[in-house]
Parts: sequence; structure tokens; C-alpha cells
Amino acid sequence: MPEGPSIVILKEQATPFLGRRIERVSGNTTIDKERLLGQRIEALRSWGKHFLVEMDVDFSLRVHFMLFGSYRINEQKSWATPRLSLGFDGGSEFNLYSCSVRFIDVPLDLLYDWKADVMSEAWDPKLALSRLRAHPDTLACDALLDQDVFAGVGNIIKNEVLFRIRVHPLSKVGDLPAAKLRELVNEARQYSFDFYEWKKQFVLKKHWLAHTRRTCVRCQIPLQKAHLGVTHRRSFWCGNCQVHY
DNA sequence: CTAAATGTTAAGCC
DNA sequence: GGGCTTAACATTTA
Repeated sequence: MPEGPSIVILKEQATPFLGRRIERVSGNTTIDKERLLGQRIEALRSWGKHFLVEMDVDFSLRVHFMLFGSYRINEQKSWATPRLSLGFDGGSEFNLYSCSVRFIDVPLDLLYDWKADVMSEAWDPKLALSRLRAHPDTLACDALLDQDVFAGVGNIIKNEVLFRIRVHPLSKVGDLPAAKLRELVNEARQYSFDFYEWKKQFVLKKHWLAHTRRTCVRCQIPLQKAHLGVTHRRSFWCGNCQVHY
């Protein structure tokens, strides 16, 4: 569920709740969920992997699905208790499972830098470039997962971007030629949108070129697999066609 | 069935 | 306190 494009899809699927009043709340969250009763949903937004529900009175609900979170719209999991369930008129409901929920009591525009969100209209590649250049020793595999630079990029997108642009995950950002660094930034956004389209059509996995794959589609040799960088996340790469700068 | 996985935060240590 | 590493959490699939 977690990467940025999936949150954008959720935002779209949740639009039937826009402008509706929350009539019922339940769930095993420890936050003061009663606070949501009677609130009208004013906007649905997202920043990277954060799903944001703005209420009509000066606060928002932030939902983060972490690794295992999920949701159901107008249905429920018979085997699980929602972390938070929002009920609306006509019996419709929005159920959130095993996710982190919390209130935000400041305007979202004060808290979030929308320019860092790869799925946002406000995405600013120049800002990402300057943030990358500020930390030249960062490895490419870590840089792509940095939510301050590429909000919304997760491990799948990381692996696919590096494969597409033929960059070895252990390359230092500062060692990439300028054109290659720009390519990394641009591809982070481009692949995220491809991810979004494929996910909506339920064909995401079949388009993976590196993530979880055993063989390089270009070289036909085995892909390398290891937990790399300070993030220790799974990397899949081709030792032949991905250049170690 | 055990392990690992699309992620983040808090605790612990020097 | 800072900076770093590890643990914790939670669910589904291979």
C-alpha cells in the first residue's frame, strides 16, 4: 500500500466522502477520535506517503500506512478491527487498518513542503537537485528514499529508477555527472507516474524490471541483491549495465 | 511455517 | 544533547 502513487489513488477513491459529515467513529486507535464526530471533510490531500484529511474546522487527520496498512471503502475486513473507522450518512464508511493516525493542528501549508512531493503539481526538480548536491556523499540508494528530497518514493520506485537510468545503487550522488543526476531526479517523478497508472490497472508487478527480479532484462545475467546503504533496504541491480560512478 | 517485506519512530548507546 | 544504531510495530505472502 505505502508508496506515494498508491496514496494518490486512495485520495481519488475517497472523493465520495468530500463534503460529507462524519456521523460515526470507531476503531482501536488511542487518539481522541470522538473529536471527528460532526466534522465535515473539507479536503483530501497527500504529501508523499502521508494521506491527509482536512476537516472544516482548523485541523486535519494524518494517516500513514507504514509497511502493512490498508483501507476499505464501504466494506470491512471481517477478520480485523479498524485502527479508525469513519461512518457517514447512508451507511457508507471509510475503514483504515494497521496504520498510524494522528491529528495535525496547524495549517497543512505550514507543515508540508509540497515542492518535495514527487506526485504533486508543485514538485520542484530544482529543489531536489539542490538538496542532493548539499549531501554529495549520500549513496544513490539512500538519496532516493530520503523523504525530504523525494517524498513518496519508496523501495520499489528506488530500485526501478536506478535500473532505468543505469546507475549502481552504491554510487555517491556527488559522483554522478550533472546530466545523470538530473536524470535521477526526473525519473523519480516519471516512474512514480508510471507506477500510478500501472497500479490503477492492476499491472504494476508485471512492469517491474528490477525489483524482486532474478535476471536482468537487458543483459540476461543474474541481478545482484543486497541490503544497502544506511537505510538497509533491499536493492536489486545489474552489476553489468548499472554504472558505479 | 518461518521469514521477509512497499516504512517510520522511539529507545538506547557512546 | 547529538549522532548513530537497533528495536519495535503490524500484516500478508512466498
